[in-house]
Amino acid sequence: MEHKRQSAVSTGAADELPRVFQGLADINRLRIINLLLQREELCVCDIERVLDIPQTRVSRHLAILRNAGLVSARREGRWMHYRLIDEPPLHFELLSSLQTAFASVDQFMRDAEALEHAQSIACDIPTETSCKPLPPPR
Amino acid sequence: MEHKRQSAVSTGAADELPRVFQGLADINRLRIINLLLQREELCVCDIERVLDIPQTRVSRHLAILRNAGLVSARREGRWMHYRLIDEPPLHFELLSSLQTAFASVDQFMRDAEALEHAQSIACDIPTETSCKPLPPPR
DNA sequence: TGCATATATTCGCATATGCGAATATGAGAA
DNA sequence: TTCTCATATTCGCATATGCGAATATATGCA
Repeated sequence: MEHKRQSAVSTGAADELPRVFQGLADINRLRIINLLLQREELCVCDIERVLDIPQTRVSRHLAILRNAGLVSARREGRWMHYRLIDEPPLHFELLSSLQTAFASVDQFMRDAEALEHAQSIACDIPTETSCKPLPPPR
Repeated sequence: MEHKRQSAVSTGAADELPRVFQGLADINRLRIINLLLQREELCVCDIERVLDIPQTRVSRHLAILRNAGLVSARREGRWMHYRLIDEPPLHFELLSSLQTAFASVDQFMRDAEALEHAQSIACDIPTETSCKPLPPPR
Protein backbone atom coordinates (compact mmCIF):
# COMPACT_ATOMS: atom_id res chain seq x y z
CA MET A 1 0.00 0.00 0.00
CA GLU A 2 2.13 2.84 -1.29
CA HIS A 3 1.27 6.51 -1.32
CA LYS A 4 1.00 7.49 -4.95
CA ARG A 5 2.47 10.96 -5.24
CA GLN A 6 1.30 13.11 -8.07
CA SER A 7 3.05 16.45 -8.22
CA ALA A 8 0.71 19.29 -9.01
CA VAL A 9 3.12 21.71 -10.62
CA SER A 10 5.85 19.63 -12.17
CA THR A 11 5.01 20.11 -15.85
CA GLY A 12 4.73 23.39 -17.66
CA ALA A 13 0.95 23.24 -17.95
CA ALA A 14 -0.53 26.60 -17.07
CA ASP A 15 -3.78 25.25 -15.68
CA GLU A 16 -2.22 23.32 -12.81
CA LEU A 17 -1.35 26.32 -10.69
CA PRO A 18 -4.90 27.71 -10.61
CA ARG A 19 -6.13 24.27 -9.57
CA VAL A 20 -3.73 24.18 -6.65
CA PHE A 21 -5.01 27.53 -5.40
CA GLN A 22 -8.59 26.54 -6.08
CA GLY A 23 -7.86 23.63 -3.77
CA LEU A 24 -6.89 26.08 -1.04
CA ALA A 25 -9.86 28.37 -1.64
CA ASP A 26 -12.28 26.83 0.84
CA ILE A 27 -12.41 27.02 4.61
CA ASN A 28 -13.18 23.31 5.03
CA ARG A 29 -10.15 22.33 3.00
CA LEU A 30 -7.86 24.77 4.80
CA ARG A 31 -9.03 23.37 8.13
CA ILE A 32 -8.18 19.87 6.92
CA ILE A 33 -4.75 21.02 5.76
CA ASN A 34 -4.22 22.68 9.11
CA LEU A 35 -4.75 19.31 10.82
CA LEU A 36 -2.46 17.54 8.37
CA LEU A 37 0.26 20.04 9.24
CA GLN A 38 0.06 18.76 12.83
CA ARG A 39 -0.11 15.01 12.13
CA GLU A 40 1.68 13.35 9.28
CA GLU A 41 -1.33 11.17 8.54
CA LEU A 42 -5.01 11.27 9.43
CA CYS A 43 -7.97 9.12 8.49
CA VAL A 44 -11.33 10.52 7.42
CA CYS A 45 -13.10 9.71 10.67
CA ASP A 46 -10.45 11.56 12.69
CA ILE A 47 -10.91 14.69 10.60
CA GLU A 48 -14.65 14.27 10.79
CA ARG A 49 -14.62 14.14 14.59
CA VAL A 50 -12.07 16.87 15.22
CA LEU A 51 -13.58 19.43 12.84
CA ASP A 52 -17.17 18.35 13.56
CA ILE A 53 -17.96 18.20 9.85
CA PRO A 54 -20.24 15.52 8.33
CA GLN A 55 -18.48 12.60 6.67
CA THR A 56 -19.83 13.32 3.19
CA ARG A 57 -18.36 16.78 3.28
CA VAL A 58 -14.95 15.67 4.56
CA SER A 59 -14.70 12.98 1.93
CA ARG A 60 -15.73 15.31 -0.86
CA HIS A 61 -13.19 17.96 0.08
CA LEU A 62 -10.45 15.38 0.45
CA ALA A 63 -11.20 14.28 -3.11
CA ILE A 64 -10.81 17.88 -4.26
CA LEU A 65 -7.52 18.23 -2.40
CA ARG A 66 -6.30 15.04 -3.99
CA ASN A 67 -7.31 16.30 -7.43
CA ALA A 68 -5.41 19.50 -6.79
CA GLY A 69 -2.35 17.41 -5.99
CA LEU A 70 -2.20 18.64 -2.42
CA VAL A 71 -2.77 15.38 -0.53
CA SER A 72 -2.24 11.69 -1.15
CA ALA A 73 -4.27 8.74 0.11
CA ARG A 74 -3.33 5.32 1.43
CA ARG A 75 -5.71 2.52 2.30
CA GLU A 76 -5.14 0.47 5.44
CA GLY A 77 -7.92 -2.02 5.98
CA ARG A 78 -11.15 -0.09 6.24
CA TRP A 79 -9.42 3.23 6.78
CA MET A 80 -8.15 5.73 4.28
CA HIS A 81 -5.16 7.70 5.50
CA TYR A 82 -4.44 11.10 4.01
CA ARG A 83 -1.25 13.13 4.11
CA LEU A 84 0.09 16.31 2.60
CA ILE A 85 2.20 16.26 -0.53
CA ASP A 86 4.99 18.74 0.03
CA GLU A 87 6.87 18.56 -3.20
CA PRO A 88 8.83 21.23 -5.01
CA PRO A 89 8.69 23.62 -6.62
CA LEU A 90 5.67 25.15 -4.94
CA HIS A 91 4.49 23.05 -2.10
CA PHE A 92 7.12 23.13 0.55
CA GLU A 93 7.38 26.88 0.61
CA LEU A 94 3.66 27.24 0.26
CA LEU A 95 2.91 24.91 3.13
CA SER A 96 5.30 26.67 5.47
CA SER A 97 3.68 29.97 4.50
CA LEU A 98 0.35 28.40 5.37
CA GLN A 99 1.61 27.17 8.70
CA THR A 100 2.63 30.71 9.55
CA ALA A 101 -0.64 32.19 8.34
CA PHE A 102 -2.77 29.68 10.24
CA ALA A 103 -1.11 30.63 13.50
CA SER A 104 -2.81 34.03 13.48
CA VAL A 105 -6.33 32.80 12.81
CA ASP A 106 -8.43 31.73 15.77
CA GLN A 107 -10.37 29.02 13.95
CA PHE A 108 -7.24 27.12 12.98
CA MET A 109 -5.75 27.39 16.45
CA ARG A 110 -8.95 26.01 17.96
CA ASP A 111 -8.94 23.13 15.50
CA ALA A 112 -5.34 22.28 16.37
CA GLU A 113 -6.30 22.36 20.03
CA ALA A 114 -9.25 20.04 19.36
CA LEU A 115 -6.92 17.66 17.57
CA GLU A 116 -4.72 17.41 20.68
CA HIS A 117 -7.65 16.39 22.85
CA ALA A 118 -9.34 14.24 20.23
CA GLN A 119 -6.26 12.08 20.22
CA SER A 120 -7.29 10.37 23.45
CA ILE A 121 -10.99 10.32 22.59
CA ALA A 122 -10.37 8.65 19.28
CA CYS A 123 -8.10 6.11 20.95
CA ASP A 124 -10.95 4.89 23.13
CA ILE A 125 -12.11 3.08 20.04
CA PRO A 126 -9.98 -0.07 19.96
CA THR A 127 -8.41 0.41 16.55
CA GLU A 128 -4.67 0.69 16.68
CA THR A 129 -4.44 1.71 13.04
CA SER A 130 -5.66 5.19 13.82
CA CYS A 131 -4.72 8.15 16.03
CA LYS A 132 -1.05 7.54 16.57
CA PRO A 133 0.52 10.91 17.35
CA LEU A 134 3.04 11.61 14.62
CA PRO A 135 5.50 14.47 14.10
CA PRO A 136 4.51 17.19 11.65
CA PRO A 137 5.95 16.88 8.14
CA ARG A 138 9.38 18.43 7.60
CA MET B 1 -2.69 59.92 -4.38
CA GLU B 2 -1.55 57.32 -1.91
CA HIS B 3 -1.75 53.59 -2.29
CA LYS B 4 -4.26 52.39 0.25
CA ARG B 5 -2.96 49.13 1.61
CA GLN B 6 -5.46 46.71 3.01
CA SER B 7 -3.87 43.61 4.43
CA ALA B 8 -5.74 40.46 3.55
CA VAL B 9 -4.80 38.29 6.50
CA SER B 10 -4.09 40.63 9.37
CA THR B 11 -7.09 39.87 11.58
CA GLY B 12 -8.10 36.50 12.91
CA ALA B 13 -11.07 36.17 10.57
CA ALA B 14 -11.16 32.69 9.10
CA ASP B 15 -12.76 33.70 5.82
CA GLU B 16 -9.93 35.94 4.65
CA LEU B 17 -7.49 33.17 3.84
CA PRO B 18 -9.85 31.34 1.46
CA ARG B 19 -10.50 34.65 -0.29
CA VAL B 20 -6.78 35.19 -0.86
CA PHE B 21 -6.46 31.78 -2.47
CA GLN B 22 -9.65 32.27 -4.42
CA GLY B 23 -7.95 35.37 -5.79
CA LEU B 24 -5.09 33.19 -7.01
CA ALA B 25 -7.36 30.50 -8.47
CA ASP B 26 -7.65 31.86 -12.00
CA ILE B 27 -5.19 31.84 -14.87
CA ASN B 28 -5.94 35.45 -15.87
CA ARG B 29 -5.21 36.69 -12.38
CA LEU B 30 -2.03 34.64 -12.05
CA ARG B 31 -0.82 36.06 -15.36
CA ILE B 32 -1.46 39.57 -14.07
CA ILE B 33 0.42 38.81 -10.85
CA ASN B 34 3.26 37.40 -12.89
CA LEU B 35 3.61 40.75 -14.67
CA LEU B 36 3.40 42.67 -11.41
CA LEU B 37 6.28 40.59 -10.11
CA GLN B 38 8.40 42.01 -12.95
CA ARG B 39 7.34 45.67 -12.74
CA GLU B 40 6.52 47.40 -9.49
CA GLU B 41 3.55 49.13 -11.09
CA LEU B 42 1.46 48.62 -14.20
CA CYS B 43 -1.62 50.34 -15.60
CA VAL B 44 -4.60 48.48 -17.01
CA CYS B 45 -3.81 49.23 -20.63
CA ASP B 46 -0.28 47.82 -20.27
CA ILE B 47 -1.63 44.57 -18.88
CA GLU B 48 -4.28 44.52 -21.56
CA ARG B 49 -1.71 44.83 -24.34
CA VAL B 50 0.90 42.48 -22.96
CA LEU B 51 -1.46 39.66 -22.09
CA ASP B 52 -3.73 40.30 -25.08
CA ILE B 53 -6.82 40.15 -22.90
CA PRO B 54 -9.84 42.44 -23.45
CA GLN B 55 -10.05 45.47 -21.16
CA THR B 56 -13.29 44.41 -19.47
CA ARG B 57 -11.72 41.18 -18.38
CA VAL B 58 -8.51 42.77 -17.10
CA SER B 59 -10.44 45.34 -15.12
CA ARG B 60 -12.77 42.76 -13.63
CA HIS B 61 -9.96 40.50 -12.50
CA LEU B 62 -8.04 43.43 -11.04
CA ALA B 63 -11.11 44.24 -8.96
CA ILE B 64 -11.15 40.67 -7.69
CA LEU B 65 -7.45 40.82 -6.84
CA ARG B 66 -8.04 44.07 -4.99
CA ASN B 67 -10.93 42.51 -3.08
CA ALA B 68 -8.72 39.61 -2.11
CA GLY B 69 -6.21 42.10 -0.72
CA LEU B 70 -3.53 41.08 -3.21
CA VAL B 71 -3.08 44.33 -5.14
CA SER B 72 -3.57 48.02 -4.52
CA ALA B 73 -4.57 50.76 -6.95
CA ARG B 74 -3.43 54.33 -7.45
CA ARG B 75 -4.93 56.84 -9.84
CA GLU B 76 -2.67 59.09 -11.87
CA GLY B 77 -4.63 61.21 -14.27
CA ARG B 78 -6.57 58.93 -16.53
CA TRP B 79 -4.54 55.89 -15.60
CA MET B 80 -4.98 53.44 -12.77
CA HIS B 81 -1.74 51.91 -11.56
CA TYR B 82 -1.79 48.57 -9.82
CA ARG B 83 0.87 46.99 -7.66
CA LEU B 84 1.22 43.92 -5.49
CA ILE B 85 0.65 44.08 -1.75
CA ASP B 86 3.40 42.02 -0.15
CA GLU B 87 2.55 42.27 3.49
CA PRO B 88 3.06 39.80 6.30
CA PRO B 89 2.17 37.32 7.50
CA LEU B 90 1.32 35.50 4.32
CA HIS B 91 2.12 37.56 1.31
CA PHE B 92 5.84 37.97 1.11
CA GLU B 93 6.56 34.27 1.39
CA LEU B 94 3.64 33.43 -0.82
CA LEU B 95 4.74 35.80 -3.56
CA SER B 96 8.27 34.46 -3.60
CA SER B 97 6.84 30.95 -3.81
CA LEU B 98 4.80 32.12 -6.76
CA GLN B 99 7.81 33.65 -8.44
CA THR B 100 9.57 30.31 -8.22
CA ALA B 101 6.55 28.39 -9.43
CA PHE B 102 5.96 30.68 -12.40
CA ALA B 103 9.49 30.11 -13.65
CA SER B 104 8.66 26.52 -14.62
CA VAL B 105 5.48 27.28 -16.56
CA ASP B 106 5.80 28.22 -20.21
CA GLN B 107 2.82 30.57 -20.29
CA PHE B 108 4.22 32.80 -17.56
CA MET B 109 7.67 32.90 -19.11
CA ARG B 110 6.20 33.93 -22.45
CA ASP B 111 4.17 36.68 -20.77
CA ALA B 112 7.27 38.02 -19.04
CA GLU B 113 9.05 37.99 -22.37
CA ALA B 114 6.16 39.88 -23.97
CA LEU B 115 6.35 42.46 -21.21
CA GLU B 116 10.00 43.12 -22.03
CA HIS B 117 9.19 43.86 -25.66
CA ALA B 118 5.92 45.65 -24.96
CA GLN B 119 7.91 48.19 -23.01
CA SER B 120 9.08 49.91 -26.19
CA ILE B 121 5.79 49.40 -28.04
CA ALA B 122 3.78 50.96 -25.26
CA CYS B 123 6.23 53.86 -25.09
CA ASP B 124 5.47 54.78 -28.69
CA ILE B 125 2.32 56.28 -27.32
CA PRO B 126 3.42 59.68 -26.02
CA THR B 127 2.36 59.24 -22.39
CA GLU B 128 5.20 59.50 -19.95
CA THR B 129 3.07 58.36 -17.03
CA SER B 130 3.13 54.78 -18.22
CA CYS B 131 5.65 52.07 -19.10
CA LYS B 132 8.64 53.18 -17.10
CA PRO B 133 10.76 50.08 -16.45
CA LEU B 134 10.82 49.61 -12.69
CA PRO B 135 12.64 47.11 -10.48
CA PRO B 136 10.66 44.12 -9.22
CA PRO B 137 9.26 44.41 -5.70
CA ARG B 138 11.61 43.43 -2.85
C1' DT C 1 -19.17 73.01 -23.37
C1' DG C 2 -18.15 68.65 -26.26
C1' DC C 3 -15.11 64.94 -27.42
C1' DA C 4 -11.69 61.30 -26.72
C1' DT C 5 -9.25 58.21 -23.68
C1' DA C 6 -8.82 55.04 -19.62
C1' DT C 7 -11.13 52.29 -16.64
C1' DA C 8 -15.20 50.32 -14.17
C1' DT C 9 -19.74 48.29 -13.88
C1' DT C 10 -24.03 46.08 -15.37
C1' DC C 11 -26.52 42.51 -17.88
C1' DG C 12 -27.69 37.94 -19.47
C1' DC C 13 -25.96 33.61 -19.89
C1' DA C 14 -23.26 29.23 -19.29
C1' DT C 15 -20.69 26.63 -16.24
C1' DA C 16 -18.62 25.61 -11.66
C1' DT C 17 -18.99 24.97 -6.79
C1' DG C 18 -20.81 23.63 -2.24
C1' DC C 19 -24.39 21.55 0.30
C1' DG C 20 -27.29 17.66 2.62
C1' DA C 21 -29.67 13.54 1.70
C1' DA C 22 -29.50 9.28 -0.11
C1' DT C 23 -27.01 5.62 -1.96
C1' DA C 24 -22.95 2.92 -3.37
C1' DT C 25 -18.51 0.65 -2.65
C1' DG C 26 -15.13 -1.89 -0.16
C1' DA C 27 -13.12 -4.32 3.62
C1' DG C 28 -13.19 -6.94 7.81
C1' DA C 29 -16.06 -9.82 11.15
C1' DA C 30 -19.57 -13.25 12.24
C1' DT D 1 -23.01 -15.34 2.93
C1' DT D 2 -24.65 -11.50 5.81
C1' DC D 3 -23.71 -7.73 8.75
C1' DT D 4 -21.31 -3.65 10.09
C1' DC D 5 -18.04 -0.07 9.72
C1' DA D 6 -15.31 3.39 6.94
C1' DT D 7 -15.37 5.92 3.03
C1' DA D 8 -16.85 7.47 -1.67
C1' DT D 9 -20.19 8.95 -5.08
C1' DT D 10 -24.59 10.49 -7.02
C1' DC D 11 -28.56 13.58 -7.05
C1' DG D 12 -31.09 17.88 -6.94
C1' DC D 13 -30.66 22.37 -5.69
C1' DA D 14 -28.90 27.08 -4.52
C1' DT D 15 -25.30 30.15 -5.13
C1' DA D 16 -20.84 31.67 -7.16
C1' DT D 17 -17.90 32.48 -11.02
C1' DG D 18 -16.32 33.81 -15.64
C1' DC D 19 -17.49 35.54 -20.05
C1' DG D 20 -18.51 39.16 -23.91
C1' DA D 21 -21.40 42.90 -25.03
C1' DA D 22 -23.05 47.03 -23.78
C1' DT D 23 -22.98 50.87 -20.92
C1' DA D 24 -21.35 54.00 -17.29
C1' DT D 25 -17.93 56.87 -15.02
C1' DA D 26 -13.98 59.78 -14.78
C1' DT D 27 -10.23 62.45 -16.39
C1' DG D 28 -8.04 65.54 -19.65
C1' DC D 29 -8.08 68.30 -23.73
C1' DA D 30 -10.01 71.51 -27.34
